[in-house]
Amino acid sequence: MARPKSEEKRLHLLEAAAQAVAERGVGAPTALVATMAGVAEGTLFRYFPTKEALLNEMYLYISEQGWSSVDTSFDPSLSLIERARRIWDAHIDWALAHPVWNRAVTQLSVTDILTAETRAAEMAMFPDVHMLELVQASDVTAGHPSRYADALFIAVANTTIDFAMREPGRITEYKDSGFLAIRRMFFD
Amino acid sequence: MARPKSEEKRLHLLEAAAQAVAERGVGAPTALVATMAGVAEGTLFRYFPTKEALLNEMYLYISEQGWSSVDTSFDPSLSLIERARRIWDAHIDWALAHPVWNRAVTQLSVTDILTAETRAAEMAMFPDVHMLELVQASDVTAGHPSRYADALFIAVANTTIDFAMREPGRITEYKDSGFLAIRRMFFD
Amino acid sequence: MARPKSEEKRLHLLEAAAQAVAERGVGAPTALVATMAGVAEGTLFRYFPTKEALLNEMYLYISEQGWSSVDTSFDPSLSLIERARRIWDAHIDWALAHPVWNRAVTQLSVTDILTAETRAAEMAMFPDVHMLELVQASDVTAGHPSRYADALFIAVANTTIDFAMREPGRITEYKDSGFLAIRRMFFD
Amino acid sequence: MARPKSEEKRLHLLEAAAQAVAERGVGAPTALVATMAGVAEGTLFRYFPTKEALLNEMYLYISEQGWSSVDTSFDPSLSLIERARRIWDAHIDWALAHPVWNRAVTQLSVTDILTAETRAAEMAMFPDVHMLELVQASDVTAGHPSRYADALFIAVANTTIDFAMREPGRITEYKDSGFLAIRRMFFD
DNA sequence: CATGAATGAGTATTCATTCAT
DNA sequence: TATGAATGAATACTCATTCAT
Repeated sequence: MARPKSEEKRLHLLEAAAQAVAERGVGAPTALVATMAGVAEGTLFRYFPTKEALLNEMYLYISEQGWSSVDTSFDPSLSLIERARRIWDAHIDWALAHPVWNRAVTQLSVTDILTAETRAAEMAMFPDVHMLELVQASDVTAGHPSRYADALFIAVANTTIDFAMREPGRITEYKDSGFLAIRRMFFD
Repeated sequence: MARPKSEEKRLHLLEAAAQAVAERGVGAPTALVATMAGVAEGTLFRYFPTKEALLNEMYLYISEQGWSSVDTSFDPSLSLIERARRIWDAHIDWALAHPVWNRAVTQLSVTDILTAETRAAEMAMFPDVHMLELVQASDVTAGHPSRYADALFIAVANTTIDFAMREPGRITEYKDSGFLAIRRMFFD
Repeated sequence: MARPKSEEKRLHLLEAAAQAVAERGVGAPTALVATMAGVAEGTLFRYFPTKEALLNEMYLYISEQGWSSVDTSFDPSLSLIERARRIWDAHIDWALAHPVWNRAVTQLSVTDILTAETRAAEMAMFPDVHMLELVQASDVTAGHPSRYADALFIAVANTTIDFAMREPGRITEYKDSGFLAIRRMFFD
Repeated sequence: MARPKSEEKRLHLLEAAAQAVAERGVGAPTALVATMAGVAEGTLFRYFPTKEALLNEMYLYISEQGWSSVDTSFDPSLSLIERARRIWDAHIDWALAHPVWNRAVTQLSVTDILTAETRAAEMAMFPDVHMLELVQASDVTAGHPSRYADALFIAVANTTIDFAMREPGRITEYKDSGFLAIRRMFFD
């Protein structure tokens, strides 16, 4: 069966793509991605049929990484608000620990490169962390699709991350303030 | 830089750039922009030295348009919360009325194309609508730069716009819910 | 060159090459040929050192197939003109029955891929069917190399095949008319 | 109106394309064509949208050149057979004088690159030289489309050209013999 | 011996920018 | 001043061939 296709190279390509997009936007050359991944230009296209496919898979890969850190902090015995805080902390912490990935995801998400399938797959990836169940009583999101609550949560989180990254000495303050905003919106 | 002759052409180019970026992302060709503006390829570069300059100016132009509609609705005799609501409504309405411009701005803002000068100029453009004065008492934004309040406001607004655009029949509901979120965050 | 193991695979590769060239021209990828032959990409190069070698051998293989059907219909007891007609029929029938091979040969023959050796080998392949002996008395080909008569025969045949393929309902008419042309040229 | 697009460059590109295809087949790089034409790589694509378009136009251009030399020798006062001979001579002479163009046309015509429009345009290009009128009485082509007569004529001519090119000292003999074949086929 | 992963030179096409008209 | 022809570096993707398994 000759050499098997290396899962390691696949991951290197995915991570190189994230790095490249973070640094140069979605216009980052595939040649740069390949170089960063330590493989030949042509090799990239044996792992991903097109650049678009690469970027979609990269997006999913990163989302997976990000939300898996949230999942592990999930604990059903906690109160709703405590669970929301856990999710909040995990998300912010992860983003701050991986600024490059955060940036890559931000760049991609405003583009038309992401397919409907990718966006759907992302949603399906973390069913348990949907805000909906946490905030079902909130009149802010009453009557709206559950994704609206998620999106508000993420929007506030991303804004908070943005500011925290620029003032690393005040991360805690931003995290607290941001969550206070969430709490007021949904739980008070 | 001697002013080029036709201010009209300049505006056409700016608007064409917005349209082009909205449709094709920041990679939209300058030739396309020129065509959309009804001028020749080379003419674009008599008005803007580079593509980056064009996009920066376009960003500012659109922001100006957007916030000018807010300015006109500014009325110092109203209560803080009523003024916030006016700003909210004006912003959402403008964005929904100009989806193309909204999209162009969104695309650009995640890019490195926007210079620090542009971002600063944008801030300076609407000093009177800063949320800060409205929410100075809020413990959510206490101790943070005034831009944090602005950014949270805009983040919630953009999320709301996003959903409202996809469900045009429920625009009013989204506007109300979104503002409820703002009100809770900052005023309750 | 040690003979590779499977003669069957070799033939599969040859036929796959013909199919591929017929469908995609001489630029058809070796990977496609391999896939069509049911072997791995690399395997092709264990049977043929280069793509050019493969195409040359393929050309010869097909010519061989084609002319072998003529040989079998060769009957020395017939008159010259009857023998010519047999050859004509066999050639046309074979081409119409194998349009793919016919097309592959046509594509290859205008290319520089075919070596002088290949062209010589093709000639040597069917000494007995040379037109020359049939038409030695013809003043059309008098004084010219025997290949000229062959080439005229084949040119008229290929033209006839071309038209017959496009009008399958009138194959008989084209065969008759084409041979009438041959007969007039050489025998009348 | 700036510089007008140079008709001269267009012709250089067309002729360079013919040369390149003659030398390297239809796979000849567009970069080579541009270099041979003395223009930059990008310039080629301002004159022709794609390589395919270039090759189609080149085919038509060459056909036009070739048949125009035939047209000029057209003289209605001559007998049918004399007119056929004129056409024959003009065609053979032109091909021998322009071996490169002849080769380019041969390469292209077996390919799928030529569109139906191109083939139709070629036909329309020389209505007056159709063999049909010359040979309407011939029982070889009776009942067949007029293109069959043309095709037979061209097939015999090309074969003759082929041999004449390889034996330049015997051009006259080949021309005479070839036309004898034509005459027998159609006129005797 | 067969496989298919890896390679990197090669390909058509795009595009920001310049400059002759 | 406006035009659009000209440019050539850059880009995504292909493919014949090699070689580790």
